[in-house]
Amino acid sequence: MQRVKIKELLGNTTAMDKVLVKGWVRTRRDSKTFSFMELNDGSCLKNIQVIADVSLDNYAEVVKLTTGSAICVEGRLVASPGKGQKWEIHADHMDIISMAPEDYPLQKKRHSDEFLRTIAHLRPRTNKYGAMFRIRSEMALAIHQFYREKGFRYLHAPVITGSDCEGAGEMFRVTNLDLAGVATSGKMDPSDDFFGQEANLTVSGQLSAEMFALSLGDVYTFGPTFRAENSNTSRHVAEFWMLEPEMAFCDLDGNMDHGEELIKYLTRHAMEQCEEDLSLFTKFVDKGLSNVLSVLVNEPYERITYAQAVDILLKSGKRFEYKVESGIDLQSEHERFLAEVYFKKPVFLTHYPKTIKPFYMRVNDDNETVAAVDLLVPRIGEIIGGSQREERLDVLENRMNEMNLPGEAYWWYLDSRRFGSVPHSGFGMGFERFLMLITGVTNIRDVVPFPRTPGSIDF
RNA sequence: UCCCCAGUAGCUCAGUCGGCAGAGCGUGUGGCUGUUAACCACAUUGUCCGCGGUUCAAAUCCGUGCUGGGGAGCCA
Repeated sequence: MQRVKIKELLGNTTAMDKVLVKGWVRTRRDSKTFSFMELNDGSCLKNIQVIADVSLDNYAEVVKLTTGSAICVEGRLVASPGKGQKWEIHADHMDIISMAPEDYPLQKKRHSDEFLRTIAHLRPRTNKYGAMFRIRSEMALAIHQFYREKGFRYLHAPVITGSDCEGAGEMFRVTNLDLAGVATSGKMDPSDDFFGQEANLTVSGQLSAEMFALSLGDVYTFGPTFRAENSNTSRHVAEFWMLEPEMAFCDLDGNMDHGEELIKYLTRHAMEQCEEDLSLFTKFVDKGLSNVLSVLVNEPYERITYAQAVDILLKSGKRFEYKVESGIDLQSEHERFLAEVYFKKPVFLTHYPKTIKPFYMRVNDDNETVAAVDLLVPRIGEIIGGSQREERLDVLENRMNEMNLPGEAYWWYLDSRRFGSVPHSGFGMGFERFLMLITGVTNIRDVVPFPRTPGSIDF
């Protein structure tokens, strides 16, 4: 007989004479002549109640089943007379696949997120993390679905890169040199290394994506990204996933339109396809989450310039720990004030001073600002960072000179501006930060299966 | 990396002025019950984070290290 998943059984409209389910016991309660157990197989948040009758030949074993044990149940799906569930299974036969000993760390009670992080290999067996990672899976799929519907192509940008100056922060070095030998000799020659030069893990697929946007039109990359920064916050991990769309013939406004459409699409998808899992978060993680989601989907996002933002902050009358000053990058408290307090919804900030932004962003006519765009959202801060790219070769080369970047290393990048250059735009969206946004989870370590942070790479 | 807070039973935490190590939950045993975070009774569990110091005496005070959390910087 074929195993049926619990998600499917719970959605049944009629009783069934014979079903086969397999899963893990979440909890068990004994009655005089039978035992109730909650069975979960990971297919959905809900458990199915299984009733084992004393007449089962292995009933003596069944009543010893502990939380975490794995069983296989053959029985009848019947309407439940008890409160709290529509269906239950009356077991005709029960195989114990494996018993979990009494030191199984997950108890049938609430555990702290901090404790569950220390058992990251077991936490997906809890309601909250099971729901979290089903949502994560569904959102990854939704990204591909969104882009397929829009005619974008999915680009696999390289994870190992030769560029050591992409400007997005500290990189992880990739090498197969004998480091012990290097240490004793005190000499290290990158030309002896695997690639004949320095290599690092990627901090962004953007430059690759630009090349393909200027070929396939609209593309996106979606994959792991690495930052070796020693940042210990609830919003940073060393390995995370980033979505980076890149669009030819697209200006800054088109870029913002796209970002807004993306977030609305993904959020709506989560509300429709992950309703049950999401309900756990609206109930137990963030009581105001329904409202957050509704704003994300229904409200038009605010669009202001950096100068207007500075103006709002200065006129707010609020005392900030860091002084607001034109020409200086906004601090976390400023970003949060704008999105959380002032607008109470996502807000695009554009036209940043060129002095605080990277070389590839398009210089505006004022020659002071660039066509950058950040999307700030309540609680998280920056969730999208992007720009219209500088497509004019001479302007780009001037900028690189100003910033002391070696043109030779970027010969191929500059080639794209030499041969059929067109206006184009793109951005990066932190996938984990998006998951935090729609679930209300406040620590990024809790939306990553096995998080990597400074000093921590267990599992 | 900087600032702040914490570390006591498997988990969550209390522990007063420095004077015998505690509770709830879990787990085990028994009872009860179409139960559902079941309930009732009894039992069980300690490197009080490590190292050093002060003291007749340290979970408690001091120093230091480690780990975790919150915030900041950097960013997605």
